[in-house]
Amino acid sequence: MINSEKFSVAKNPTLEDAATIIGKVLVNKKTLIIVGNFRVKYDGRASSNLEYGERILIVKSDGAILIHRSFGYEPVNWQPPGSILHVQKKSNILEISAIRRNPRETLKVSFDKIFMISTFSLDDFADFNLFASEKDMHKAILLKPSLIEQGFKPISYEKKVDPGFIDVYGVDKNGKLVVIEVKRRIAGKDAVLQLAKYVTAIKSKSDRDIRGILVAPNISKGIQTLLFSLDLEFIALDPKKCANLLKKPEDKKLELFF
Amino acid sequence: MINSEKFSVAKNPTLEDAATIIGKVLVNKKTLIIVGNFRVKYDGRASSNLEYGERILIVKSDGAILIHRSFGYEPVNWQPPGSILHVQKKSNILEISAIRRNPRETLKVSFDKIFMISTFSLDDFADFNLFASEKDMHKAILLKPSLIEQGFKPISYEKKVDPGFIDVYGVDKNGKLVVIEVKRRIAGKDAVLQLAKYVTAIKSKSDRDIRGILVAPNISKGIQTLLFSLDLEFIALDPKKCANLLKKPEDKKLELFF
DNA sequence: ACATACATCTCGCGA
DNA sequence: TCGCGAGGTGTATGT
Repeated sequence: MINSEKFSVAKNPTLEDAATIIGKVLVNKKTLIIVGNFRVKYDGRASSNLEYGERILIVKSDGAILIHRSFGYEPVNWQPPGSILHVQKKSNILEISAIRRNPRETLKVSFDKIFMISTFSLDDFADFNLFASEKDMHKAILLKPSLIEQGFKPISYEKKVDPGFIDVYGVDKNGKLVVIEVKRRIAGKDAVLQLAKYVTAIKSKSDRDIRGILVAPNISKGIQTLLFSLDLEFIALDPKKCANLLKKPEDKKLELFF
Repeated sequence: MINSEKFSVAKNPTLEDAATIIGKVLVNKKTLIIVGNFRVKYDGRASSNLEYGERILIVKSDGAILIHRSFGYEPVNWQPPGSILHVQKKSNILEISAIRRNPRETLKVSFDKIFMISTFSLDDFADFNLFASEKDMHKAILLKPSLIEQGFKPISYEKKVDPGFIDVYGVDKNGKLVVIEVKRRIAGKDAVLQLAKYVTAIKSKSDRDIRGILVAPNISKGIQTLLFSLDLEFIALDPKKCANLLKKPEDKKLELFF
C-alpha cells in the first residue's frame, strides 16, 4: 500500500503537489508538518491577523492544528483537536482552513511558498505519568494525615458544598471541623479567598467551630496578614515530597480509595 | 557559507549524523524539527516519565523546546525559551537534555531512532495582532461610556485598591460611584466574588453609595441570584463588538490614553 | 525577583 | 452541554 509508508518528506514542492499530499493526509489521519512562508487569519472568540512570514504548521492525526513561529513556547495560532480541515489551491496560493464548532471558530492559513512538507504515521502508545500534582498531595494527606498535624482525621475527599468542592474535610484532635484547601504552588490571594469561601459556606450550615487550613509549599508575601485577618491557617507541604511518599510500596491500600 | 542555507532535511540519519547536525544548530540558533522514536524524562516543579514512542521534537531558535505526540493541543513535555541545551551520543542512544533555571528544571530526551531531522532559518518579522481581548473592552468603555449606561463617566482605569486593581472606576448620572469588573468570557462565580471584593473594599473607605457592575458577554446560569443577593449588577457587552468599535477611524484620541 | 491577573487559555470531571 | 477548577499552566505588567 502506498499509504502504509512510515513517513514521507518533500523539499520545495510545488503548491499543487503539496495540496495533493495534504489531501491524502486528511483522509489517512496522518500527522503533517509543513514549513513555509504563510499568513494566518483567525476569527472566533477573538480574532487575529498575522501577515506573511516563515513558520511551522503542524496538523495532528486528531485534527489539532498548531502554528509555531521560530520563538516562544506558545503557538501563535491554533485549532483544537476535532477541527475540520479543508485544503484549496488558488492562484499562487495554497490555502488550508480549519473550522471548529462550539464555539464556532475559523482558522485560515495561506501559503505562498513551502520549504518542506512531511507526513508521518506515528505509533505512540506509551502512558504519560506525571508526579507531584495536586491530586498526589490529596492522596498523601489521606495516606498520612499527620502531614497536616498530629491527630487530624480526614472525613471526606472532594466534599461537595454550596460553592464547590472542598479538597479535604476532616476533624482535628479536639473534634473541630477542618476544611483544607490544597495548592501545589505558592498560594496567593485567590487561594485564600477560595478557602474563605468554603469556610463561610460550612459555617452558615453548622454551629460548630471550623478551622480553615491552606496547604501549599509556601504562601506569597502579603498573604500572611490576610490569612490572620480571616482567621485561617497555613501549613507547608511540598508536592514532590508527597509524590515520593506515594511511591513507597508500603500502604498500597490507598489504591482502594481512588 | 555552509550554514547560510535556508534549510536542510535528512531522512533516516544515523544518530551520529544527527548529533553533528544538532550541535551545529545550537551554535547557529536555527530552528530544529526532529521526528523519531524517543522517551522523555522531566524533573522540576513536578516530574514526569514518558516511555518510548514516535513523536515530534521542536527546538526553536530562542531555546524553547516542544515535544508533541500525534494528538492533542498541548505539548506532552516542554521547556520554555532560554533553556540551555546539550546533546550527547551514547551507545545506540542520542540524548538531548535541556536545563532551565528558576525554577530549576531538567528535560531529557533519549532517541533510539530518528526518521527525520530538519533545520531551518526562519525569517518572520510580522506583527501579530489580536482583537477582542479584555483590554479592548476596557478601551471601548473609556471611548464610549454609554456602553455601560447613559450618563456613566469613567474616572480612572486600573485603579489600585486594597485587594488588587479595579478594571474601570467611575460615576453614574446620579453621582453614585461605580466599580466595573470586565470579563471577555462568560462570567462565573469567581468573577462575581472578585467584584464583590472590590466593592466591599471601596465601601470600607467611603460612606458614598457604591454600585458594582459585572460587564461580560454573559453570565453563567446560577449566578443571577448570587448577583442579586450581593446587590451587584450585570451588563452584557461583547468583546468582538468592542474590537469593531475600536477599529473605526474616528475618535483616535484614545491612543493618548494608552 | 516576586506578585497579580489575563488567556482564542486547554483539559478533565461532574451534574 | 454547561460550569468549575487544575495546570510543570505561560505571558505580560507592575512593584
